[in-house]
Order: sequence, then C-alpha cells, then structure tokens
Amino acid sequence: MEKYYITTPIYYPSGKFHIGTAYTEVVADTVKRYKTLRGYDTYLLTGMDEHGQKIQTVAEKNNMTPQEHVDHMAALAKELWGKMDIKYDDFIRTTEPRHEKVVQEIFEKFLASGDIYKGEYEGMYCVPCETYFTKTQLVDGKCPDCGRDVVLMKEEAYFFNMKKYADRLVKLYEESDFITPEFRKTEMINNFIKPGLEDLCVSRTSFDWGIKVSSDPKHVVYVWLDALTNYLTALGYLSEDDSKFKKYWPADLQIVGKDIARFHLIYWPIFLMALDLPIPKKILVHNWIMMKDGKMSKSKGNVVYPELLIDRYGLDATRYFLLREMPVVQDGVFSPESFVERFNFDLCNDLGNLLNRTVSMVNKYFAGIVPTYKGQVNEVDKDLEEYTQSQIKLVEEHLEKFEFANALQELWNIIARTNKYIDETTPWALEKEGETLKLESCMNHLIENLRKIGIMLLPFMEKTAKSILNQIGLSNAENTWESLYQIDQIPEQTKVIEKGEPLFMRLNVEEEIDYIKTGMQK
RNA sequence: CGCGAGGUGGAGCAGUUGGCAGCUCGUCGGGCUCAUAACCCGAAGGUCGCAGGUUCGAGUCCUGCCUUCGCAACCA
Repeated sequence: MEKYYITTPIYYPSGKFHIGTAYTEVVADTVKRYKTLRGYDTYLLTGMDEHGQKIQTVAEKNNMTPQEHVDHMAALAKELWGKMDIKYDDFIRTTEPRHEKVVQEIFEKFLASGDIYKGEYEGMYCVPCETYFTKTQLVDGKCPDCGRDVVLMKEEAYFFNMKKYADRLVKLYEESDFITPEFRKTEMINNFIKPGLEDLCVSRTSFDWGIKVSSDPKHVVYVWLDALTNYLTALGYLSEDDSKFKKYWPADLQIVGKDIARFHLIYWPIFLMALDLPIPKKILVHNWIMMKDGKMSKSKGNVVYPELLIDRYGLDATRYFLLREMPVVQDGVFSPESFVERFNFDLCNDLGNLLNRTVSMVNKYFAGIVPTYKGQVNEVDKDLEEYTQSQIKLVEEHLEKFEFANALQELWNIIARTNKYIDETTPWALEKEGETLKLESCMNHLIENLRKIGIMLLPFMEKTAKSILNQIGLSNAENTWESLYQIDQIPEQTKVIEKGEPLFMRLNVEEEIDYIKTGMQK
C-alpha cells in the first residue's frame, strides 16, 4: 500500500485557536480522508509548539508554570480537534521527551558538522516585554507590544550557516515543484535568497523555557530548529524505534499558512539537506481567512472562533463553508451573510431537498424499494449519466490539486443537474400515465446519483455523507471511490428510509446573521 | 524605495496553452407540484482598473500608469 504522510503546522498556544487554525486542520483532514478513500496508507501529524518567551510570559500572567499552561492548551487543542473530528494519527508537543531528546541530538550533530557556529545576536530589545524586535517591527521606534522604548542589546548565540546551502536551495527550487502555489517560490527568491541569505539564530540565553543545548546549557534551542524538526521527531527519527520514520518520510504534503511560509520554504529544506534527508514532496502554502474589515484581530473585535459556528450550525456546515468559500492559495473573506447563504442554498435547498424529494418519491411510487438499473430509458438518462461521469473526473482533478472550492463547486453542479433531471422526467406524470419502466429508470438514476454524491462528500462532510447513504439504504454497501466509475450500482431490494430525515434545516437569515455578528464581538 | 497578489455585470467570485465573456446570490418574468415556501426555465444587467503595443483576433501576451491588500529576515 502506498503511504501518504501529511503534516499541519504545530500551533503556538499563546491564545485561543481561531477559525484560521481550524481551517488548516480541516484542509489537512480532508486531504487525509480523501487519500484514505483512494487507498493510501495515510498518516496525519498535528501538534503544538510549546516553547519560547511568549509562552513564559503568558503563563506567568495566568499564574501558571509554562508547563501547566501548555498542558492546558494542549488539552484544549485536542478537545477542539476532537469536536471537529480531525482524524490525526499523532499529536506532537515540543515539550515531550521524544522531541526534546532528538532536537538536542540534531543540534549537536550540526555543531559537529560545522553547520552551527557560535556568534552574537544583536537586536532591539524591550526590557519589560523581554523580547527582541527587528527595526521593521518597531512602531515609531518603540515596542510594538507595549509602546515603550527599546534598547540595542547583544547576546551570545548560536547560528546556523544558511549561506552554505543557498545554492543547493536555489537548485532545489528550480528542479522540483515542491512549492504550491508557485508565486511563493518567486517571493522567497526575490526577497530572501537574491539579497543573500542571512544565517539563522538558533539559540538564546535571554530566556530558559526551551530545550537546553546539551553541550552549552545556558543556551536554549531557539524556535525554528526546535519547531520544524517536529515533523521528523514525531516519526521517531533518531530514536530506538524509527520504523514510522522509515515508512513515512519524506512527507507527501506539508500544509502551512502564509505567515510561516518563509520558514518552511527556506530553513526547513536547508535543515533537511544538512541532515542529509529527503525533501518533502510538496509544501502547500494556504492563505488567510480575512474579515470584511481586514485581518482578524482582537482589537477589531472581528475574530471568529470555530465553536461559534460548529455549536450552532454543526461541524459539516462549518467545514463545507470553509472549504467551499475559502480559496486555498488566495485570501478568503468570511462574512456572516455568505455563511448563512451557503447554508440555506447549497446545503438545504440543493442537497437536502434533493435527497428529501427523491426518498419521498421512491416511497410513494415503489414502497421504498429502489428499482434496479433498466438502462437508458428516459431520453435524458444518457445525458445525466455522461454529465455525472465527466463531473466526477473534474471533482477528482481538483481534489488532486487541493482545490477544494472548485471540487465542491463541480460536485454541486451534479446536484443541480440531478435536480434538473427530476423536472425533465416529471416522475409524477410518469406515474399517472402508467409509464412504469420510465419511472423505475428515473428513480434508479436519482438514487444512483445520490449514492455518488454521498461518496464524494465523504472526505468533506462525513456525517452528512453517511446520512445520505443511510437514507437511500446503502450504508452497508461498499461505497468505494472506484465505484463512482460504475453506473449500475444499486443492489436489488435496496430500500430507502421510510421517512426522510432532513440533512439541514433552513435558517432564518436575519436572525442568524445577527447571531454570528454578536458572537464575533465576544 | 523593493517584492508578491488582486482590480471582471448590484454583491461575491471562475476564466490551463489568446478565438463568440461564465458561475452563485440579488432583480424581473414564467413553469412545475415529487420535495425542506424548496426545484426547473427565461430575461435584464459588463468599454473584463486606465493608456498604449503585439496579433487576423487579448480579460488572457508585452510596456507604462492608477488603485487595494499583504510581505519585507529571526515575530512562532
């Protein structure tokens, strides 16, 4: 069985996870489910990045030790991913011994190979915030966090020699297409590589919430060397049991947000080169969920937390909206209006109603027993079949390219075409005219398309997909992706549910827009 | 100053290799009754940011400009 290793970023738990973080998880989870359905041996890694000055500060503010704080946050994260039914295989935390041990080992390895050298880090330092800033980060020359004066400070630090690998990195960029979308590559080259790569500071002495450098314990390993290596340590790299590492590395898909693109597109491949390990096959850089008034931020009071939507509208509707409305490589805009619109039109009217009316007719005309395939009896049978087949291909193509919004759009085109088919065949008239064969063919085609719709929906909205398959009496069938290529797939004596269960109930537009808006203020 | 991404009918968006400008919502009109006041059909509505250029032909290629957003190196 072919393997497929997917990673999400490990999130920094300085605050509650918002909808953007949830989005990353949903994208990763959808890929995982799709690949699993296609027969891959999949492995999805997620986790948390738990070290650093900021964690120390936040913990103190909450009267906790850093460890207590990250334990608490990790529990919250797992709770949220549980609620969102994220099918992760492992949750790595950078404070775990399995990670720390290996990071220390890697650090020493780099020291020995000369990739890491001792130097001096210099930056603008805010004493009360205990944080360094770059000149461009400063606001009017003052600390961007507290607005107070900063001072130029120096400290001893270890650096990773990035320059040494710059040529190899450029070559990698030229020879592979491991970056999606392409323009991120251009950005990296123009902004960071062409002007000359700077070496990366990989240790600090100004705080101690981190992994100690074994050979020089007053230093802790500084962020990126600590964080990025999680993708390796989680698989048991350099540990007694590295079977997972041998099996799954290199990663097939690493999903990251645009904010951390630079670290994953430049430093990460270089670390791997220094370790003499294969480079991941693809790094997918996704964009952000914006609000009408720009970036989400607490000060603007426009932050959306996933619970707000999930608790009221359900997980599937939330996932649907994120994947349907947010283009992966471009910023998407969240608005309560579009959320409610999508919910009502796409989920209730198009999908939910199609299932409902079909189930109702099979019950009414055939006592719930789905007629078997009779061939292309109605004039439009052939057209429906051909259209559906070509759409399936499109859905698949988009999924392979991680274009979820497009995949869903093409899938919804099938739903619309199937609704239209009902109007074209007018089953109620066929019934009156005693056109039994045509009526049988019509019902069979409808159920068959719902079956296909259900299967294609599995990676996106499992509960809804299963409910569809269950209501048309096929929950126990072998609902494989491959079966989508077949026409005649309804077993004899397939029986639909007697009374259809609504998949989604229409929302009151004004009320729900208000509800979401109010929820965003909190 | 530099870099990247956008600017397409009222709103939000599609538009691989250049060839009659599409989709969803909204608006207007019609059809149907199986269904969750759902579904189906039709119509109105666009000088595809601006100005040049290449071409038989450009939203799609080239040049310049205007404009919005983001990034600018150790912030995770």
